[in-house]
Amino acid sequence: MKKVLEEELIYEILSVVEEIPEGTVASYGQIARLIGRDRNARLVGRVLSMAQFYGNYPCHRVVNHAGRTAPGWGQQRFLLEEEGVIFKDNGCVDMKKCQWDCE
DNA sequence: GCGGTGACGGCCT
DNA sequence: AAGGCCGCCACCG
Repeated sequence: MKKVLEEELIYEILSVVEEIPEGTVASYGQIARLIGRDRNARLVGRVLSMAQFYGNYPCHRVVNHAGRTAPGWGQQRFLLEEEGVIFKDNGCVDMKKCQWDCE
């Protein structure tokens, strides 16, 4: 029953994403590490893409390690800016100030 | 079973 | 974290 494990993975990811405070962003690897799947960061991204279909989760607060927003989803930048997240001219988030401190 | 791809990460420049 | 390169893991044809 791997399907159950898959749903558990989704639940863990969504739980972490739900914990991300406003005006802050987290990287896929950050979340992946919190759920014990540090090598499966890509899977986190895949789940996040489906997360918006699963429910109203702040998946827009999740970016890659470069601070870049998801491709094919330009509105994400707008949503983050509205929450107070600083974006650089090249389209990267100011991680130094806005990266979520999950400690 | 194989090869290519990706909402990625880490190291190097 | 600004850009380039290689490596990992899971999914798809």
